[in-house]
Amino acid sequence: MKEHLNELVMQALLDVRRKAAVELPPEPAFAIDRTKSKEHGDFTTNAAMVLCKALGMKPRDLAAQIVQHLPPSRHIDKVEIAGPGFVNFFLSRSCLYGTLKRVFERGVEYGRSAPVEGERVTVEFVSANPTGPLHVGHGRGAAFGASLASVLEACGIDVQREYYVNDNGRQMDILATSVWLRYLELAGTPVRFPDNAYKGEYVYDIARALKSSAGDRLRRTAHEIGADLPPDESQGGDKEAHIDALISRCKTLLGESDYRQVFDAGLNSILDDIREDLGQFNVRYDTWFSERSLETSGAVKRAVDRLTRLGHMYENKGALWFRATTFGDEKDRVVVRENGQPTYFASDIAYLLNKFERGFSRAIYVFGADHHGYIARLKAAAQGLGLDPSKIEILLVQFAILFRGSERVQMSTRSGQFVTLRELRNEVGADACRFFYVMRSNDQHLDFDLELAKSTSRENPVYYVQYAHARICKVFREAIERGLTHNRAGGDAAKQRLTLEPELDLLGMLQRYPEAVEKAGETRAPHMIANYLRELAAAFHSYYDFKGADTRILNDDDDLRNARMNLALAVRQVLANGLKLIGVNAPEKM
RNA sequence: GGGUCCGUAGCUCAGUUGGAUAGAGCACCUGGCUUCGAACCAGGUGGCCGGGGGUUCGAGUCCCUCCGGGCCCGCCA
Repeated sequence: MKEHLNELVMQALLDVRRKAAVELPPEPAFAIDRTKSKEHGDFTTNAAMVLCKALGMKPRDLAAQIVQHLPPSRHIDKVEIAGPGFVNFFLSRSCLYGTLKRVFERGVEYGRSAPVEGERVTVEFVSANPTGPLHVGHGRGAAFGASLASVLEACGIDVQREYYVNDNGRQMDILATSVWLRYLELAGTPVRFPDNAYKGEYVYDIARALKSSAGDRLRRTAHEIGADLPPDESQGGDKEAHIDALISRCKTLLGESDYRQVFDAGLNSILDDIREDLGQFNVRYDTWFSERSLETSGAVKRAVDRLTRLGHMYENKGALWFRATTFGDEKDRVVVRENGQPTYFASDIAYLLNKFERGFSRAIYVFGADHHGYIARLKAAAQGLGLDPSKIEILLVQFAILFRGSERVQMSTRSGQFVTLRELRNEVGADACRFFYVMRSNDQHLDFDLELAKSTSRENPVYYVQYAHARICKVFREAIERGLTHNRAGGDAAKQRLTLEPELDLLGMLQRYPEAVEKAGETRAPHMIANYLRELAAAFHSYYDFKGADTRILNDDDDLRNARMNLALAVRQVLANGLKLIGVNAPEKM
């Protein structure tokens, strides 16, 4: 519709230009927008106000000229000039009724756009280190990333959902060491547990599994392990030095193959857990990308070589630096440490390059707000590699703060006192979680009220939307029970019987759905889908309880009933389609 | 100190990339179930869009500045 109106206005402008013999900017930048208020029709354009200066006319005069030259269209009932020079379009009823047909023809596809040629996007989200279970902060990234990916897909974009698995770093070595120490404890050889190691209960679970698969083969004496280690923090030393020494002791004592077994036991166990957790959260990935593979395949070296070749690397104090400041970052960044170990940033660069080598035209990253420092760094890396930085988008998700009623739930990673995503899901349910996480703009802090999310009351927006869907399903069950038939073709033939204001409002809402999806995709704002669904549900509830006239769907008048059942069915379809985008179920009963 | 996100009704937040009279939910007040599910609906109260300056036909939205808050600023991961 927007495109249609755009064309009409364009035609009118060209006509005006010809008649008045005036110049027109090569690409006149006027907008076609939905109106806020019904008094102003359905769509409006600001063309007259934007272009009046260039044409040397008064805005209202130009508006009149545009209206006069507007080609006729069967979709438009009326055109008005209002305010300072808006041209308002009132759509015809038949245009509204046409929406029903489109919804039925497209079904689950309604709201989805045709494939966009040449746009392949990777959306990377969550990518939490596999050193422990996901917590509620990751939950928001998961809900946002998964919803965004679905919305983009609905916009016709070829989307890959990726989880970057940090299976290669020091943190993972700390996990492996933690697992081994717990294993030894279970095997009857308790060894002092470092301050900096992973203390969670889940480490014991992994150690138990390891013990049943490896038996006593990985046992070593406490003396072998503890000999000549630098003191830990609580022993008056440096915790980092202590744990690093312990890691290398662990590697030496176990040998490469056994160390790898312990390491993989931790990695695989936690990764499986994360996979299951996200799966139950209705979040699925196309690719679980191993960081280690970047190193073993030589991708890291190739990326660094490329930066070196292009003259963006230098050596200082034995380390290799990327000259990020050339590209607007606040400081240069170490890529290879003095000890020869590449930093995580080295892998990040390699992964970035890898994404474009795999043929993606755009890379979207979803990060927690605490990682905002990475934006400049990654964009600088992109430029250094010779990539177009505008093809790298980094979207930040602000923190979620849990409330139980008005009480704030305290969390700190340090003390291990964090609420896991699984606990949250178990308490409030996946649907409510997904909806709550995604109903606010990603760059807005989120107050997540557990009591509200759990409540099955009117205050809870999830149930409000789901209830609209269940209500419609109930009407259709009721129809069967009463022996009332639904004839879709009959309803289609009688669609002009839908003349009540709340019915026309609903049709308007249905017509707007594809626009909402498109807007949400363009602005990377899946919360718009949640808002749209609330509005659609509100329009339906309002219709259902309408007091001004008899609006019962299951009417004795066959034509009217069929028409209204069609309308209800279309609403149900769109509710289901929208909920699907944000990963929330559309229940038939509640 | 530098960077970044934010500040809109008592509370939590929308606001269609600069449009017309700033909206919704909760809370509070009033009303609605013998007919499709009241997990619902209808109506009402409630605002210096943090302050100030600028850009223009037009600013909650863009720019500058100040005030207030969250987060970040390692050869950490």
